[in-house]
Amino acid sequence: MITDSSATDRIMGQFDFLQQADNSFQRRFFQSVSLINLPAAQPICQQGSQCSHLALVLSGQARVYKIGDNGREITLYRIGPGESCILTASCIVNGHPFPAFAVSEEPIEAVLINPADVVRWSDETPAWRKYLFSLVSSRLSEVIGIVEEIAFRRVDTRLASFLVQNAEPARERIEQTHQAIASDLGTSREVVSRVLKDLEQRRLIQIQRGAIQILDRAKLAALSNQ
Amino acid sequence: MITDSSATDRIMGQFDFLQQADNSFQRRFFQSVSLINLPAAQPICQQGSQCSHLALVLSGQARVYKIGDNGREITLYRIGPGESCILTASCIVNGHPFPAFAVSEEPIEAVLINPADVVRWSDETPAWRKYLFSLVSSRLSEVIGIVEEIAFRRVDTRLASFLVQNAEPARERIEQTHQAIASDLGTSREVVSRVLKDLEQRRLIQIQRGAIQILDRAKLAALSNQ
DNA sequence: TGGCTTGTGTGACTTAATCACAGACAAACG
DNA sequence: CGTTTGTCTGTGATTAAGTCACACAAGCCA
Repeated sequence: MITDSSATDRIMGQFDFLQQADNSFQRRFFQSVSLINLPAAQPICQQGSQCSHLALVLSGQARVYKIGDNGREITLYRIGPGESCILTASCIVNGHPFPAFAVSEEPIEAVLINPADVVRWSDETPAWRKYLFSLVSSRLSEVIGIVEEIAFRRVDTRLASFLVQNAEPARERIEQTHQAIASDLGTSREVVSRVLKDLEQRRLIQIQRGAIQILDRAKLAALSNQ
Repeated sequence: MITDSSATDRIMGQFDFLQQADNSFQRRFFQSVSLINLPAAQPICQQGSQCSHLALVLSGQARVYKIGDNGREITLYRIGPGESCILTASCIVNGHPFPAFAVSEEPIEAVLINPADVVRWSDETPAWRKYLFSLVSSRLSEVIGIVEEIAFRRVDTRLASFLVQNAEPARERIEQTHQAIASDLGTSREVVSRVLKDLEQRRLIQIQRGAIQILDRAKLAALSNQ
C-alpha cells in the first residue's frame, strides 16, 4: 500500500496507464502495490526461477541478459523508468520459468505487483491491458533486432554503434570496461580490445583504462551504419 | 462470415479460446471472420509493411524470418495450426511496421480477422485476450532461444539439433537442400555443406542430393546437446 | 613498499563467413 | 537420344571472430 501523496503523484506521472484508468482503479492500485528500493548491481531474477512479483520501474535501470556455457553474456534489453520486466509478466501468466537473468545496473525504485493483481487487472482495466501487451510486443521487436545484429552485422560496426549510442552527451565518453562492452554485445573481451585498438589507430577514439573517449563521432557513426 | 457447420466445428476444435468463450462471442466471431487458402511458398508479409489482417492458422505452416544485407536468412519461428502470426497482432495494436518476412511453407488454411475486431474482442473476451497474450509471450521466449543459439552455440551442434528435430519420423530422413538448412540456422550454404560432409565422414549421416539420411541418431543427439 | 585485484595487450590456434569457382545431377526440349 | 539450362553441392583461399594462455600495467590499500 502506498499512501504518501508525493509518491503516488510521481508514480502517476511515470505510468500513462494509471492516468488513463478510472479513479477506482487508481485507488485499488495504490492499495495493493508496494514500493521497493534496490541497490546497483543487485541480481533480480535468475534464469529458471519462478517470478514472485511484477516490478514496474520508477527510476534506475536494469539489464536482462543471457549467459552462455563459456560464461559469455549478451544483453537482450534494458528496463528503464516507466517500463517493466515484462518477461516476468509473461512467466506469471503462462507459468513458464524465467528464461534469462536480470540485474540492476543503477539503484532502482520500483513498484511491486502481485501476480494475482496482474491477471485480475488485465481483465478489468483496458489501460493496464494495453500497457502490458504493448510492452511485451515491443520487447519482441527489440529482441528480433538483437537477432538481426548478431546474425548479420560485423563486430566492428556493432561496436561503433554501441559507442555512438552510449557516449555521455557532450563529454563524448563511455565509462565501461572492455569486458562490460563485450557482455553487452555478446562477444568476447579480447575481440572488443582488438577492435577498439584498431579504432584508436584510425584516430576515431582514444582508449583509457575503464573508459573510451570519442574523437571523431562522424566517422564512427558512418562505420556504425554499414 | 463462416456458416458451414463443418468448417466452424473444425475451427472450434483447433482454437481453445473459442471453446472457452461464451456462445455470443462464438456467434460474432464466425460472423465477422473469413476463411482463406494460400498456396505453398507464398509471401505473406513483407518487412516494413503494415498488416491488414490477423491470420489464425488452421492447417499448414508458415515461416517468419529475417534477411541480412548479404542475402543470408535466419528463421525466427514457425506458425502452425492453432497459432497465429502474432507479430501482426502486435503491429496492429501498436501501429509498428512488421519487422520481418513471412512466407507459407505448405498450403495454408487460415481465418482472417479485422484489426478492429482484434482490439474490440480483447476488451470483451478474456479467452481471446489470454490467447493473444500467451502467443506473444511464447514467441518472445522462442526468439530469446534463437539469440542464445546463435550467440553461444557452435554451428555443428546446432546443425545436429536441426537434423534430429526435423527428421521425418521412422524414415529418419530430412528432405531439404543445404541452402534451406542454412537459411533456417542463419549461416551460409557452404558452412552447412562442409559440416554435413564432416558428419558423413563420421558416419552419422549420409548425404543425398536434396536430402539427408540419418544413420546414427544417438550420436547425433549426443552432439546436438553439447 | 610490496602484494593484490582488476583491466588490457597479444600471439597462436580454431571455427565461421565470404568469395570465386568447378562439377554433378535433373528436368526440359529439340 | 543428346544437349541445354537451372539447381544443388564441393572446395580452396582469404578474412573475421572466438578461444586459450599468458604477460603486463594501473590502481588500491595494508
